Amino acid sequence: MAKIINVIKGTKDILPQDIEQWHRLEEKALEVFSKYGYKEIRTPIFEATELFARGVGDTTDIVNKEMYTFEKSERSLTLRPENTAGVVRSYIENGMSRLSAPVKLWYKGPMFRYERPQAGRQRQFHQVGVEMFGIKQPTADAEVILLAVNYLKSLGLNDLEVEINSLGCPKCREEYKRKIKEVLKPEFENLCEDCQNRYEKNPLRLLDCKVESCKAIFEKPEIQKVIQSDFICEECAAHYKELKSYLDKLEVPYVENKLLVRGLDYYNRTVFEIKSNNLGSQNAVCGGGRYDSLVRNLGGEDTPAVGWAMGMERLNSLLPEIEPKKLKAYIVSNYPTEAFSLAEEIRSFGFDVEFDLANKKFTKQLEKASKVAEYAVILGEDEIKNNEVSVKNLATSNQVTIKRNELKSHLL
RNA sequence: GCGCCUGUCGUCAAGCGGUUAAGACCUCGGAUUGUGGUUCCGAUAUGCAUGGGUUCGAAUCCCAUCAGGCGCCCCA
Repeated sequence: MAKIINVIKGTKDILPQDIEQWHRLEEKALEVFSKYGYKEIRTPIFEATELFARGVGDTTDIVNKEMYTFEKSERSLTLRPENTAGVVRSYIENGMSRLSAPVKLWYKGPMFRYERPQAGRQRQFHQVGVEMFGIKQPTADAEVILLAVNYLKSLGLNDLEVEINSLGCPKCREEYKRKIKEVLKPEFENLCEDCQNRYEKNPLRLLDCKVESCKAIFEKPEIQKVIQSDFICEECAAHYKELKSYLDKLEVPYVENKLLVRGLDYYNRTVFEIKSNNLGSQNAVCGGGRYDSLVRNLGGEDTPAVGWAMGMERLNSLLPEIEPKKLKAYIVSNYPTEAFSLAEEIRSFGFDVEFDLANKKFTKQLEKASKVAEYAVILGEDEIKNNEVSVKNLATSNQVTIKRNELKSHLL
């Protein structure tokens, strides 16, 4: 036998027995997002590398070490590691800024990141997400969070924790970074290697370091004072406060987490995550926030925006297994020609039906029927002669013989 | 990219240096030539992720590679 070829590390087949879960995620997305006026958009799976370098940010891990990049015709192309940059590119390119704001878009599809696979983390994974353009008021942030929570509820996931934070605007954030660096300066030598790197590159990400010695440093009162201080400017604070008031009135439960810092460079003001305790260490199902400068950075007009993405594999692992759907009927017959036309007739009624293409023995066919179908429709010599069928309810064992033209109403 | 753990049939597994490589489920066939889901019989790994090594002898010990899991990093 020839050598078998395996799936690539970090990728997975989505098998027929799991597909109904995926359909459910996708159907609910369409249903729930439509209620809020979101339209689906599908952007290409690969884009110019520069889009992600400029969009996601070249200090991020995603861009620095996790992208699948390749050359073709002297162009550098990259498999999308996330979809916000692509959607923004499309928004600009297709002149959507001329549409009446807000422009509300949603997407689903595969993303690619070169990371070490583990539970809840694959190299090809799927996200479903929304992006809203053109509204700077915190009503947009609130709607987007509400939408996320309601989507999760529609899937039966009620007990997830929403965490929110405000990163401020570029101006107040710079000030905050400066203060953090200042207060940590005497401790610089005691920080772990990663934190020493982050000190220059992205001081905000120092804060949720998991290394015990760093944690201990951050516990010091003078450092806590800076971390806990409300560094954000008045405008940003008002924006954040208004968002919280909407969430309160909408009875969306949330907790504030001052250490919540999304790893993508484009976020400002509102950031949020939705977490589960049942996912192991990769515990975030949803992450998002506001990105008011991204559209401009990618060459569009100054346009405020908010959005989020959810990991569909992670959602699936939280959902209960779905029983596989049974066929409406399975035809039991040793007359293939007759079975073919009967099957077509039942399909024309709108029902799922199969029969035994291998024409096995009657008992085998009935056994198969009992496993896969609600009804066995028996078509033997007598039935054919009399233009009848016998219909057996496989759950109750009740069987009746009826005229062919009564079959549709009987199955209904 | 780093650290630790794991890898036996389609699936779940026993075996821990000498066995004919248990067992269960699934699948297929038969008991049962038009009445299933129960039951009973039978079939299915010259093979133990892959490649080397140690040994008289390896699924069992060692090394490498590949894959999976957990943690770190980061993120959905």
